Amino acid sequence: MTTERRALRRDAQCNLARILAAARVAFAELGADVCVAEIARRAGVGNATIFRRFATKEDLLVAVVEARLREHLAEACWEAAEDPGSALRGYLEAMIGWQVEDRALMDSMAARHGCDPRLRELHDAMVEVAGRLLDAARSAQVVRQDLEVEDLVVLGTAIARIGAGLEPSAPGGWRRYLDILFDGVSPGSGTGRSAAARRAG
Amino acid sequence: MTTERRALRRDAQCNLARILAAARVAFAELGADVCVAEIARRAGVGNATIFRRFATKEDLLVAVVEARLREHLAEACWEAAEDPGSALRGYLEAMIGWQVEDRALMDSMAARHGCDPRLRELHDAMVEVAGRLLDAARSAQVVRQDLEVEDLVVLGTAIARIGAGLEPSAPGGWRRYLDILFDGVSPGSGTGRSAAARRAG
DNA sequence: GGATAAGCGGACCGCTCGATCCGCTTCTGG
DNA sequence: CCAGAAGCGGATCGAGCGGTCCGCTTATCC
Repeated sequence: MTTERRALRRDAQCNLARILAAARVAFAELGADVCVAEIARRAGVGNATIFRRFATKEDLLVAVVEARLREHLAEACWEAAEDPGSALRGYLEAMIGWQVEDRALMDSMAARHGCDPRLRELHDAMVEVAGRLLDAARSAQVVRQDLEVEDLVVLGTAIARIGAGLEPSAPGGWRRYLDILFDGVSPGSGTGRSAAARRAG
Repeated sequence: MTTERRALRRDAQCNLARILAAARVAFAELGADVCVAEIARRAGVGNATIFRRFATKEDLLVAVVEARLREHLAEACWEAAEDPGSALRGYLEAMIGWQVEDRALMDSMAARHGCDPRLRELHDAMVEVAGRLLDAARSAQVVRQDLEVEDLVVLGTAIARIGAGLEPSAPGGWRRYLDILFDGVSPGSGTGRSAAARRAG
C-alpha cells in the first residue's frame, strides 16, 4: 500500500527510534498537550527532525498511542478469566490502568468523536471485546440487564480520569472507585469479587 | 475593607454589567478557556475595557463563577428533603446539574488544588454540607459505611464531566449514571429511589 | 456650555506553540 | 576516498493568547 521510497540512513533510523521513545514517555507523563520542543529536547534532536518524520504533531501522537494500544491488546486475554464477572472487571481494570499510566492514551480515549481513524479502528475493536464480555456477564446475571456497552466506555474513561487525578496522592486509589461502580453506593450489595477483595484488605 | 474610590460613571456601569453578562454566558458555554477577545466581542466592548475592571482573566472568571455559586447555594435547601437518602441524592443531582449547565463552573470545581481562595471557601462550604448529608445518610444506613465525603466530591465531578460530554447527544443522560452510582452495576441492589424512578419509567 | 477627569477601544507587545526554511554536516555507494 | 544525496538543527514564521498603551470620546459637575 505505502510505497517505501528506500531505507532510512542509519543515523536517521537511530534518531527516529529516540524520537519515538522520548515521545512515548513524554506523552505518557504529560498528556497529548506536551509541546514538540519538549519531546525534541528529551530525544536530543532538533524539532525539525521530528517534523521530517511526522508531518504533524498529531501524526506522532497517533503513531505512539496506536503502538501502545496494539501492545496492550496483544498481551491481553480477558476471555480466559474464570467467570464472566471477573472477566468484565479484569477488562475494565486493564483499560483504566493503561489510561492512568499513559495520559496521552487517556486523552485519546476520551476524545471519542472526531479522533483519528487509525485509533478509531482500535477503539472499536476494544468496544467489541467489551460487548462480548458484557453479553456473557449479562447472561450470567452478574450485571444489571440494562447495562449497555457504551455505559462501560463512558464509566471506564470517567474512572480513568479520576484515577489520573488521584494518582499522585494515592497511587492505585482508582480501584476503590471501580469497586464502588461494581457494588454501588448502597449498602449490602456486595455481590461481586470486589466485596471479597475489600474484606481481604 | 475594600476602599471604594468612587462610583463608576453611568456608561461604565452599563459596560461592566454587559461584560459580566457576556462572560457568564460565554464561560458557561465554552468553559474557562474562552479567550477574552470572545467575551469582549459578545459584550460589544474592547478587550481593554474588560482588563480595566478585572486585572486578569482569572479575576473575571472567579467573579463570574463565585456569583453563580452563591446564587445556587442561596436557593438550595437539601436539608428539607423527606429522607437522608433523597437529600444526598438531591445534593449530588444539583451539583452535577450546575456543572453540566456551566462548563466554567465545572472546570473550577475540577481544579480542586491551587484554585482561587475565594472559590476555595465556597467549595469548602459545599463539602461541609455534603459531609452533613452523608453523615445523616450513613446513620440511616442508606449508603455504605465506608463512603467518605471526598468520594462524593470525586464521583460528583466525574459524573459531571461525563454529563457535559454527553449533553449534546443525550441531554440529561447523566442522570442514568447517577442511578448506576447509587445502585451499582450489580443486579438486585435497587435500594435507593433511583430504582423506583427506573420502574416508573 | 465648557473644563476636565473618567472611560474607551484598536493597535500593539511578549509569549508559546506548531510548523517551515536553509546553510551546514554526515553517512553511503561506487 | 570522495561526490552527492540524505539528514540535521537553530533561526524563523504565523497564529492565538493574555495583557498594556495611548490618542480620542463622553459623561459629569459647576
